[in-house]
Amino acid sequence: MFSSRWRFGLDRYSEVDLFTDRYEADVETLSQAIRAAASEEPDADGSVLFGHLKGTVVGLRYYTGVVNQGEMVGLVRQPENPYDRNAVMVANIYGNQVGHIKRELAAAMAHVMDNNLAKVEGVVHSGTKNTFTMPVMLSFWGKEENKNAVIEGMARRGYKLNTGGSSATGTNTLNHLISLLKNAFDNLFDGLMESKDGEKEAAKSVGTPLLPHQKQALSWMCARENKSVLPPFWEKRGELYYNSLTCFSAKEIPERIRGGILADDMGLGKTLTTIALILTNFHNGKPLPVETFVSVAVCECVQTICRKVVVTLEIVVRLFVCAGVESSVTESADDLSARTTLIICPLSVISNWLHQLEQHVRANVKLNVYLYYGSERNRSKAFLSSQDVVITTYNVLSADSGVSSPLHGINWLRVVLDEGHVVRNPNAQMSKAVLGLKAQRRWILSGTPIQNSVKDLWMLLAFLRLKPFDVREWWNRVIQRPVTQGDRAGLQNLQTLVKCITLRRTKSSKVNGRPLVSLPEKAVCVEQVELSQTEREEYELARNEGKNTIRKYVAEGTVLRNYADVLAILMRLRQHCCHPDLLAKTSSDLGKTSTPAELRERLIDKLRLVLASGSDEECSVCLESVHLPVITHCAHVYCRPCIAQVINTEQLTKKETARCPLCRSEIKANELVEFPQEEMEEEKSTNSDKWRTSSKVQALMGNLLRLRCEDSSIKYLVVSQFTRFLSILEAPLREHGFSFVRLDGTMSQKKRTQVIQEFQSSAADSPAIMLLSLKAGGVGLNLTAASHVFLMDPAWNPATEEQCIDRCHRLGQTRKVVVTKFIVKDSVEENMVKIQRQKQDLVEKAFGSSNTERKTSRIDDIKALMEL
DNA sequence: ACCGCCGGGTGCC
DNA sequence: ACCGCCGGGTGCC
Repeated sequence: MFSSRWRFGLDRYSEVDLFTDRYEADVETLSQAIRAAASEEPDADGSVLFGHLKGTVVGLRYYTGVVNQGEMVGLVRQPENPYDRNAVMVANIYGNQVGHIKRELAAAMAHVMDNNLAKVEGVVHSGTKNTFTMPVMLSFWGKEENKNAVIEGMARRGYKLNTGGSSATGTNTLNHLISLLKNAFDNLFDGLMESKDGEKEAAKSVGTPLLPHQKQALSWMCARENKSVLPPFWEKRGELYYNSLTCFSAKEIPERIRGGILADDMGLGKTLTTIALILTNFHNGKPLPVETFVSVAVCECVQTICRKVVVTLEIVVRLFVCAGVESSVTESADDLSARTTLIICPLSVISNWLHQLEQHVRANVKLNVYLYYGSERNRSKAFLSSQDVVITTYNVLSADSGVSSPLHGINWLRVVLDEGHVVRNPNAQMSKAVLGLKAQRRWILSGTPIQNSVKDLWMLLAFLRLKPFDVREWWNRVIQRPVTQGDRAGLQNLQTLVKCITLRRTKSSKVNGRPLVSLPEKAVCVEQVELSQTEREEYELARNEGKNTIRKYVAEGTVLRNYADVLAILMRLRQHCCHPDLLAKTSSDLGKTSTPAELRERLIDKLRLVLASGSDEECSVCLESVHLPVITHCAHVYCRPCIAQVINTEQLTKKETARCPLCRSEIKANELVEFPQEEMEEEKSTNSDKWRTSSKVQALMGNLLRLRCEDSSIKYLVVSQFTRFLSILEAPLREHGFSFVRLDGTMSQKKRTQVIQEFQSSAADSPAIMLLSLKAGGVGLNLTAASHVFLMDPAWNPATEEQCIDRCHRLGQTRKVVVTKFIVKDSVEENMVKIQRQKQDLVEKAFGSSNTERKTSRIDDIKALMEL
């Protein structure tokens, strides 16, 4: 009955899934991210410094652009210049032209720039007050292979690049870089909530009382929209405004950024706070004028006579609540004609917005909300800009963007990017569409603003129009390159920058010593599982086999070279701990690598012949009928465990290669060939339709059955890293009448939403159990209907487990949350848990120290896992 | 630009 | 006077 479904699961998930698991569930997400950032972009685009050259900017008196001492300038080719097609224009950070590069030098530079041999950057150190010309320090950056061409090309025209004195970026810097970046990642968003602006009450139209930290956020957001604080790094110096980072100065007050990043952890109420902002902070710090319906006590009789009349008789009362004067700053910059807040979000959270708007806006308040989605959407600009809130998705926005895009034609009061981290590739259509929106105020909501590397931040700053960093060159030069090259000041600047525009609290943050939100209690208990005798035997076999392999690698010093293999061994042991059938596929990988396809084909044929002959083939080691048959290169058939045992003991005792018990040919563990998966499956389904249980399955079922008797209303998350294990679990759940749904990474977004809704439903016939793949869904997943979590197998990274638990232990959870972790006694799982405990240490070690130390600790990890 | 360059004015000392 | 020198006009690319 269930077997067909079960097989489906196997076919579909087996190899690919193991592979993903092997690399992703793996040890060091952070270091991977850092390495990615470092290798992709040593500085922005893989450039190295070729050298410096002192040049001259001429024609200052013709242009208004000014430069301060130490300020960077941009160099732009002007091939269309009528006087000189080699012209190179010099501009300051704000794009105002300062002058030109002197003709002869420009000719040399034009050659380099036009052929993309190098990027040239300029900094002005002196002569900024000159009337006619000023010196500029030029630096040439490009790909290593173009270095000589550039140096020679410039030299031929009489310009000698100064190549000395460039700070060495050797291996030493890499470690420095890694340690700093780790710092950056971990601390960038730390402590961003120090006494911001106190608390603010939401407008009356907000029906839900705000928690203290939400009032704080509201206050901060209102202030960021209303108060004219100077943007980061700006200060007033006499009559001028001066930017201490770029050294730019201006007479005019720099344009403030009205908005920022609300980066609170999920579950702290970013959506509610944003709704409160929309209703509370319209123009001039006053609340959004809304219509409220007051149903007049029309006589019952009238109501019963004609309902329609009632509707028309509702009297519209315009509330005019005058909030206290928000700030003394004049709002002259406010374009009072803008009314609408545009919310852009992933499709999956649209329903959440609608739901929350309904829930938190007072019932008698008429807020005009339009969902701009679907082919029938109303594209009228007049209509859209008369709404209070328009909600759309990133995809609709980018599909729409074009000349006649209504969304791009409207001057929005406010644009909110929900889950703002989803736009981070600046080349993506979606990003361009987002950057093209016109708005007075801009907000990014994101629980995880940095997804992979520092460069993710650029999109966010560009969206906020944080000048001058919205221009890539300045971002790269001032922030990204310094940071990725491990420059302390660069990091400091980045931190300051982020701090100025971000509010972030975590679930564990405290206000006045009190936690932000009080969540129900959470209890975590570990339940030890004992393997059955057969399971134990199989496990020990696999362990010894793996142990020998790894021992060999350790002895050879090739552990890291064979890391994939090592992880595969560990993976198999972990699978053994869960259910024997998880192994079926992987074990056959072993032979694949060491057996040429042709030989393998022949051996499989032979094996098939032997087994199909009907005779009860006997294993010459155990003298019983073969169990888990394998065939050696010399074409003899044994039970896998038996022959593996032989190979192990022979190798150990005689320290030489093992020989076939039948013909004394050399045999190796990795040359044992077994049936390919499909046939194993066929064999299984024809020979035995039996479903096997395992100790861990028993442990889970025991718990579930007991708990169902105690309280049938509890819902459960059953979590495993192995989706095939989830498939295996389906059978006993069905058998015992548990209704369940399943959520894993292979499901479409639509299906996911559906499944989540089904599970979250409080209907009596809604599913009691969700089978959840550990890494499915990612952030934002709300599974508060569940209050008991079963973690079927330990993860390498405890944070992954935490995240998973947090999906139900979060705002909205009303019950005490119980977490049960199943750990197989005396197994690799126990060792994983031990290692998890030291994980924080290990991570520290990994980043703070040299490469070799890092490797050593990883090897130590493996030794500990295998008890070597 | 307190420069260099150009081109017109000028021309014993 | 087909030069030198002086001094005013002038000046990015």
